[in-house]
Amino acid sequence: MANQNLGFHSDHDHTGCIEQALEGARALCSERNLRFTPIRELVLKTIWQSHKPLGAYELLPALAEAGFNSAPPTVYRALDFLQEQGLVHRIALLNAFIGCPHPNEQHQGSFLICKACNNAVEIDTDEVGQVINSQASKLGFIPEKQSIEVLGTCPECVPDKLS
Amino acid sequence: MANQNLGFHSDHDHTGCIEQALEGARALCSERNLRFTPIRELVLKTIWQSHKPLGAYELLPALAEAGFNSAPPTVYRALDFLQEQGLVHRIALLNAFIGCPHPNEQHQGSFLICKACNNAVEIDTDEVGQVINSQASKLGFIPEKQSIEVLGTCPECVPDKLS
DNA sequence: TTGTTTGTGTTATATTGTAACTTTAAAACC
DNA sequence: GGTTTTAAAGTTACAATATAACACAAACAA
Ligand SMILES: [Zn+2]
Ligand SMILES: [Zn+2]
Ligand SMILES: [Zn+2]
Ligand SMILES: [Zn+2]
Repeated sequence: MANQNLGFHSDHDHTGCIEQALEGARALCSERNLRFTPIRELVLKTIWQSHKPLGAYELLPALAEAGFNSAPPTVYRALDFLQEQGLVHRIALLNAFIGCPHPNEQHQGSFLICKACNNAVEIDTDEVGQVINSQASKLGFIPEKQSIEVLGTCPECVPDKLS
Repeated sequence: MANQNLGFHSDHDHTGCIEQALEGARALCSERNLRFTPIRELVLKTIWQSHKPLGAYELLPALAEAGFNSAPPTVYRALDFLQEQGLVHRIALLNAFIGCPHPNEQHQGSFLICKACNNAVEIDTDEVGQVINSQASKLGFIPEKQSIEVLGTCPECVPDKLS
């Protein structure tokens, strides 16, 4: 489960990247006695292939090509499953889904999202997350799910400055 | 601009609350030489009346009653304006809009959202926001807009525990 | 007052997400 | 193995959210 938190730099063995994610998902489902069905696998694979946040409807063609039913409920069910198992995160600001590089570690998905290239990278916000949660608790609020998303420009898309 | 950050406790003079928000908006627009048109005012007023996150389509009836055109573009235009001026925030997790209690202070809108009563209160996340931003900058990412939203249960909706 | 900008009216449509019911396939049980 | 039960997928229809595009009108600037 190494080499998957590559930030915005896209020069990596992406084929291995995908296969690694799928292998991890297989193991995770097996461990939890869950069915990693062909549709679920195909949806996860398609998400990882793009390596960018993908809208639900962008997943439908892949299902159609593979001969599956490709109506919205099919893909949303698969996405629900994958989200519940922490294999993908939903990015609220984009209405889109992205694969999680470390689904075994308990966490919320926090993202830096580039407006220019539409890439998103997951960042660790455990510390600030805890601060926010304790702040919430002080108000008597019981936090359950946290969403931290930052829109901006990634290093690949920053116009090189003088100097 | 006091007494507006009341957390989840709803026992306050809400009429004054609304009028205060409208008065602030008038002042703000006047200061910035912007037109606080009847439609914009009505949308903001309706949002404050609910005092809960409100979907765009929930604003249409109020426009209709007041004799305005009540097609979606009308309300989305008003919402765009109000958002740009910081008078309302959009809550991505809910696809909903809520009035900002302190539109003059530069900030992002961060929210605690109760799943039970659907209330949302804005919290101050300047400190954690800065931590996140500096973390982003270290990765070469230039942050522009930040979204922090926490789903959970508010104190009014927590079933009283034994003891 | 003439042109320009900004806001609104209007129609149509795009995008995202669910409800509800049927059919199929897998698992559990005997 | 055959039966019951449960979970997943197929299918149809639709709800909810958001935007494109163009016409019109009011406000503003010259
Ligand atoms: Zn993750
Ligand atoms: Zn980029
Ligand atoms: Zn605010
Ligand atoms: Zn509540």
